[in-house]
Amino acid sequence: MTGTTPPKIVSPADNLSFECAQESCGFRGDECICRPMHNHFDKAQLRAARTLELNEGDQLAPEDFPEPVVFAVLTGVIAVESHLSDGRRSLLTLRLPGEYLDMNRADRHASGEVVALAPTSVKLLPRTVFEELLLLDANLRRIYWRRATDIMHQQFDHSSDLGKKTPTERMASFIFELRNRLNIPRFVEEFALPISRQSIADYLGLRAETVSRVFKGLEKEGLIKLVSKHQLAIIDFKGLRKIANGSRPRLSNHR
Amino acid sequence: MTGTTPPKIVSPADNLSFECAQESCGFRGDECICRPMHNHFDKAQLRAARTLELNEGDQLAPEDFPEPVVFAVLTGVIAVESHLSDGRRSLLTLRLPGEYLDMNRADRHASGEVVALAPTSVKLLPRTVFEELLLLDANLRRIYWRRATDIMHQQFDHSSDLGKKTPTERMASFIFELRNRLNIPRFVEEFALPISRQSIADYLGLRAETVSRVFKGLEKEGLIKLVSKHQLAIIDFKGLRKIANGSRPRLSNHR
DNA sequence: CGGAAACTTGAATTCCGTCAAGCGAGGTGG
DNA sequence: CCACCTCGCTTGACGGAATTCAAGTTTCCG
Repeated sequence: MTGTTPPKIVSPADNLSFECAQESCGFRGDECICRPMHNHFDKAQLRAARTLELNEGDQLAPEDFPEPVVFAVLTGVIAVESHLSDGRRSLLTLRLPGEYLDMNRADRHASGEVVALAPTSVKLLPRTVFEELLLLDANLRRIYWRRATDIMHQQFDHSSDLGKKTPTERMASFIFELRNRLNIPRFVEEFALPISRQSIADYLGLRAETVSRVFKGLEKEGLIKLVSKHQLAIIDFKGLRKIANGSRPRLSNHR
Repeated sequence: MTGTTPPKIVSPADNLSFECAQESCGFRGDECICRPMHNHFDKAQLRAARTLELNEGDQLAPEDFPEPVVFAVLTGVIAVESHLSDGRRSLLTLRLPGEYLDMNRADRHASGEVVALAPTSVKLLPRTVFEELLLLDANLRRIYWRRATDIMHQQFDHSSDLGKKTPTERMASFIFELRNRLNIPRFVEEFALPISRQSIADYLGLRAETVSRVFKGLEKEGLIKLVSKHQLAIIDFKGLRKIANGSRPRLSNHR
């Protein structure tokens, strides 16, 4: 745990606070697992679900989840972080509110630590409970198997960004990715950037300076507007979309 | 289908060729699903599993699998391929013999086509059958859920490669990735590169020329030896491993 | 108000991508 | 069998774009 304060563990009250009323599981709508949990499990198991409040920069140490867990993000942002031997940092994947992260091997620091990129609250659910629940409920199973492949495709897209896109293209791509995953309504063009420039850079394989410059460049072209440092408005959706799809190669000619 | 010849569909014989004898499902050892298939399903379902023979460059069109399928690679290599609007090619993920690829949304060309990078034979299994099998067999379920997260971690590692590693580091990393996934025994230092330079480049986010140069460079340093164009020997495991973990940054000073 | 951290801006450097040419193995047909 | 072609790979030279390094500037806290 590296943050300034240890994460505050909020245990559910005994009266089954895990019940669905406030969507306390972290999942919304069809994906909510509170009701099926309530139907299938006893109090002890329900109580196994904890809430963690994290500050920006807090890392989740293996001690925080000795058994494999599923994280469900309520608010904020978490990421899987890895460091090369000389200190270079990468953010391998992000999870925004309403999304979940399955880290069944975090204890073995297989390929990264879980870290909060902003003030965040997450639900922790023992993986065994999550799996058992999926076995019991065919509908949930369908929904979560579908989500698992969505996550994989998201990861594919990210690889495509990192592999063959220019910094400008990556940033454009990232802006749309954020917008979609934050569920910003179609007609709203302004939204908040929930993470720092440095984190954006580490997620996109760039330097913070480059992120800054690209933002500035996109703004100068009238594609976006930086309302404030962490408030972004998309001005020209079409133009930005084009760039995101690869209309800004390094040099016009290639193969 | 873009290859020279259409893929040859090899239907299993009626006498349940899907039975486990030859590990005909494509999965080995514990992962073999032939026996549980045989126990749980009737002939019609077993027959739903097809084998496809692909030439290098063959793409699997949606017509080839109208329903979601799971590919199991018997021999060769397949990849998920995507193209940016101006033609840049990326290989988002690779699958080597004994591995499987779950493309339940290929019909929607969500994020790429499946393509063979070498002469390949794959088993196709309807996803519904695969899922049903996992529901019926707790042991298999455990094995495959574990594999799914392994695949995700593999993708994470790959993102780390693409995001913050130099070309030399990526190549070193890739050499080990291949070696591991091909199950090359610990004491064997020589093995075959199953894909072309161009494919390596597209997988690692580099140019074919760079791949060539890095190979040459690593060879000059005595870390590897290119026995032939597609036969590689690792000379200095330790040194190469160090590079893979990030000991060769762009410039010594950073941050 | 003060200090630190995050972000921006500027200038220099370098490394990889680009372009172009050369090489070599494999296949084909005469 | 050899000339020829093709395609994948290698090698070289060069330039530009992103990183690096360094110095501001702003923002956000306490």
